[in-house]
Amino acid sequence: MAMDARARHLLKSLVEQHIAKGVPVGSRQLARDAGLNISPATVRNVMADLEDEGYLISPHTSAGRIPTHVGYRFFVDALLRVVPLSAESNRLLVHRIGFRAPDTEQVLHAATGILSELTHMAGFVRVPRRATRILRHVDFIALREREVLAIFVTDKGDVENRLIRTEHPLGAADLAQAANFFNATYGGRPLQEVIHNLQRDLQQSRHEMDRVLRSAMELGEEMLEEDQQRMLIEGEFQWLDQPELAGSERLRELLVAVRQKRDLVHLLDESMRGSDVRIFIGEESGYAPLTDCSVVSAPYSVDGEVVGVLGVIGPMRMPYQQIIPLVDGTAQLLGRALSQP
Amino acid sequence: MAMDARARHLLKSLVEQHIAKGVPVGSRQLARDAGLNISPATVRNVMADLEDEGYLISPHTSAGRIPTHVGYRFFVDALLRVVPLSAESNRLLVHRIGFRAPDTEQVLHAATGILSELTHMAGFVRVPRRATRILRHVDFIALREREVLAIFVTDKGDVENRLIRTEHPLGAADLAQAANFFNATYGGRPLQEVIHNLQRDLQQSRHEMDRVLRSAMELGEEMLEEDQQRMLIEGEFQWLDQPELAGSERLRELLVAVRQKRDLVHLLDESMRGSDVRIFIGEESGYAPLTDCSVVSAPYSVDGEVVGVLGVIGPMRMPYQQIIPLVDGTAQLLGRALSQP
DNA sequence: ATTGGCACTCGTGATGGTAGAGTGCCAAGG
DNA sequence: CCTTGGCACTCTACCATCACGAGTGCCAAT
Repeated sequence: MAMDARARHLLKSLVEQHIAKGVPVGSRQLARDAGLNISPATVRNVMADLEDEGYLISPHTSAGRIPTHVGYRFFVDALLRVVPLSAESNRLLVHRIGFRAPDTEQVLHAATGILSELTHMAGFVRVPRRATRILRHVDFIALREREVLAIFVTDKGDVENRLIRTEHPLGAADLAQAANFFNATYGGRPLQEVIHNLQRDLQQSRHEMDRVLRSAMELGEEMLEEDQQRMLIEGEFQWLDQPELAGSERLRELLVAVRQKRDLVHLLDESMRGSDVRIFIGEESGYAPLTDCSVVSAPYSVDGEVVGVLGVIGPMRMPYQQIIPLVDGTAQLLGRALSQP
Repeated sequence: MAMDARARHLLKSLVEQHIAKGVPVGSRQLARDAGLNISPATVRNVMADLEDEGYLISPHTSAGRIPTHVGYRFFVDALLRVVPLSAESNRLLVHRIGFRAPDTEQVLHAATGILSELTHMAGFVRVPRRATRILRHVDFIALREREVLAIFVTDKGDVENRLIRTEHPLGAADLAQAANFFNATYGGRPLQEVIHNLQRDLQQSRHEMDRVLRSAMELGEEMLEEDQQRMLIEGEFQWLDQPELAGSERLRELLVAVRQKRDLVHLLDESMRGSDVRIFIGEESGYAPLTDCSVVSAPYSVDGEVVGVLGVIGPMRMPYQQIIPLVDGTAQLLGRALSQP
């Protein structure tokens, strides 16, 4: 069952050629380009075995063969030798993502864009999760009669706000006092703890000001929940240029699914568990719209803690040798850019 | 030169049939469906005239005819009778956009989505501009050593923030004082005035705190400039289902152009001048990627003032009769939802 | 001015034929 | 037992051809 060295070599060569050319590979060409002194007939025998074992498939009787998702998987796990990031790409990455973050949102955006540009596929960045963030500052601002704007600031500089409607008008002094209380009691505490304690303390209270506090708590909860969903993605239109996707009727489903994000985010959160590049090939993701696609992702860490994941989505036939180091490098740089100087 | 009643009737009928069926309309069918007692030969004569005058064109010698952008323009201006919004659609609109705004961003998003869903085309909403907003509150928060987070709040509840790096550490007291000064001096003034005055006052100053203020001013400027760019758009993928766009090689360009937004935003700002629904048909927009598309847009007003514009982008062949009232109605509802209760 | 007739044009779809690529299998040879 | 050359077979892509249908433009008759 174990593949012998020659079969592996041929499989590697076949996958590489197919990635490069995009067409099925035949025995004659493979025999020529594999570098072994071997006749096409021999190659045919090997290929027939590889097909039986599920690594290859022929689109039709007399085309060459292309890798299945099993073939790609074996290629990626056992045969692939990643090439180091080209100086050119590296320069570009550093230039675009930089080492310093003027603004988190902008850096995330830049990373998404550069991933898409350099790979000619769709790039994505899961926004950093905030579960472990520290509450830095709270403000309550009387906007209009019976409208209060609550603003939360975390230690990482995230700002989130929410409009709260109250039943009775609240004076600026009341609000300032509430904010002071809030900051004194909860400032410097982790967001999760703040919410937990508030939830406990406000259980039965009915005071108007407590209603404001409770709404503020909901804002805090939303800050934690919201980023369950948030993900930047860019360059889906590149798929239109990729024949294996553009031709498929699935393209539309794929675009819709990616917009929805929900399941995708779930898949990516799984891949945040490790600390390495992860690759989902075709149906491996267990997510129907991605059947014809591969996802290459890498988690990124801020201040030593994994907070998000980024990567690219493209057709199964993608140049993994270059994509992997690129995704890896982008994750490193993004993490560094968002970390403490 | 003026078209006689019969020619107008035939043009109207032809455009309607082409919108409904999507294929070129021939003389036989037009003669039958137009309701006039007229032979195909007569219809051919009229059609030939209309073609000479630029209203129609044949894709090839022996297909029927389809409207040119000039034909659509005439149809829209002179022949079209808009149908009132269906009860069903109206109910849906009210339900989704509602009368009250829990959160501006969410309402804008809902409006974009509903436009796209109901029209099966791409929907867009230009975010409300802030030029006339009043500065309500400013905060400076020391985030880390030599990092200050500046937060601006306007009377409409917009919150914008920016990380400012300083050369020297600034104490919380200094920052509080600066914020107090800022709020006392500029609170309640229009954003534009604040920036203008700051720009004047800080011209030559070199104090560290003034540097913070200057950065804050830049944030204010960004608030005004940024929304020059901001626009929500959703449902571009619907274009894939529209044969006249999906087939075209221009689709990719269109998608990229729409992502870029820059020129599109410029076009839309033009259409904010009036207070009515505006329609750009094909090349009328003067924007190459939109050559095959029409844009139906309507400005929306908050508290009696036009602050933005929304609409849909789709192929020239779209059901204007229904699109126009839908876009109009959405604009009304969105304006109401964002206005003072 | 309108109409029927008619020749003409053009796209579409079906048909068939050919070339090229590639396969599977077999028998011969190391 | 593995490898190889040979060979018949299969399938696609491409092209040419053909008939059909839809539709036009023009003209002569009303």
